[in-house]
Amino acid sequence: MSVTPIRTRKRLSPEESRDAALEAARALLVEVGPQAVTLKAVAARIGRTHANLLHHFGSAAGLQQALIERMANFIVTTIRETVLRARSADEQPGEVVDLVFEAFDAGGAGALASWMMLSGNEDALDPILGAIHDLVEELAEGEVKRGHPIQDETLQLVLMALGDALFGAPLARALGLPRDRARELARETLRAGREG
Amino acid sequence: MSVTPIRTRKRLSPEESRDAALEAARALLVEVGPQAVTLKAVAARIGRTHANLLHHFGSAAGLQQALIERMANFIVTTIRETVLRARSADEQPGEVVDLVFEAFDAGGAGALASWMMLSGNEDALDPILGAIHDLVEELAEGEVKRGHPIQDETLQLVLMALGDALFGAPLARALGLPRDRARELARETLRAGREG
DNA sequence: TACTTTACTGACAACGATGTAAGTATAGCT
DNA sequence: AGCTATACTTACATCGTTGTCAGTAAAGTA
Repeated sequence: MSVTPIRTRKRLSPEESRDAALEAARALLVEVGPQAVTLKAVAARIGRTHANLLHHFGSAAGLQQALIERMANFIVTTIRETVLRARSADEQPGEVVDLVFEAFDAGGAGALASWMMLSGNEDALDPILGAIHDLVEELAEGEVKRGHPIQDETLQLVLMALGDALFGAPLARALGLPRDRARELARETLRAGREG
Repeated sequence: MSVTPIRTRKRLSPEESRDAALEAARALLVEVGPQAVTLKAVAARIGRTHANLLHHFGSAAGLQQALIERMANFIVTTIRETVLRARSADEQPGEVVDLVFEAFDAGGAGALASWMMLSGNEDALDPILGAIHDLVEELAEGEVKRGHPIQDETLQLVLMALGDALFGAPLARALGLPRDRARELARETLRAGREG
């Protein structure tokens, strides 16, 4: 039995280390909140010191920037893939609705986006917005005229998905509605917009 | 000419002082962001010291709590009044949509709500949610069956209004849509839901 | 094995935010 | 006028976060 060369590994590769740190930061953001994402807390979560994070990211702002890029990349590619797939298969819009809702909900992308807006660095949203713009342009090309243009659908869908990611749970509870009611309504709205 | 008794006023009444502080805090929250709402910054904005705010609010958390109550009260009463007025006058839902959107947008109520959610003290939302619940219950009483129940309408409307308050501007820009497009779509959706 | 590189740590400094305590001064009241 | 209550301030103490720096040790390489 050959012992794996990596056994009592204490020294990770820069990529591994950065990746672990970003995942810990994301989890903290979602579970506790923005103010919990400190160098110390993130470092503790991966069993390192805060000085180590400064070594890898340069500064606290660097860590935040990297986190933003990581999550923006995730959300954009995920949505893009599914939208294109659903379109080529000529499926119902239902799947797209689910996907967008989940993209903002799971992983805390909605929370991150809100955090960025509230922090005043709206510029950080640019990659996401740019990607949405490009995707929509691409989709608008071969668009069959039916109801609202795709820009309208996108606007409505993204706003509802973001709102739902942030306030969906407590609001639905307060109104006595099931948790996924907003999703169903979004599906209906999209469908109605295409028929009408 | 009688000199007004209050001329070189240096000492305000507790209500005046608290009110000025809360208004400054609200403005800071909207203009800069949550992390800008510090005792020092708020105090500077009204020409006082941070110790003075501690005198009036007890603690930083006390100030935050007072701010939440103030804004919750504002948003709830404003919406309530307009909804009831619109209902009694049997108007189109357009005005209600405008009102809800503005209630969350102007004054930064959307920003505050997000801040609370992200900060993990969701309980602070309870008064708002409770008020919405009560209002909706009240409206559902004499409801004429037409399309979706009022709970559905409320859910959809509030989510869109919140999303719009936070991300409406940059998202509309990215999609090449006018700023108030989301509002128009919300109006349409509400109308369609009642006809269908 | 010796050498170089660099992931990682501990100690310390700097700064900002919250909070305390003691004192000052302004308004209302008698 | 003097008296009392309290809005308000200055000074200080504390704590958490970010950041620097010198040193340690683990990996690859000769």
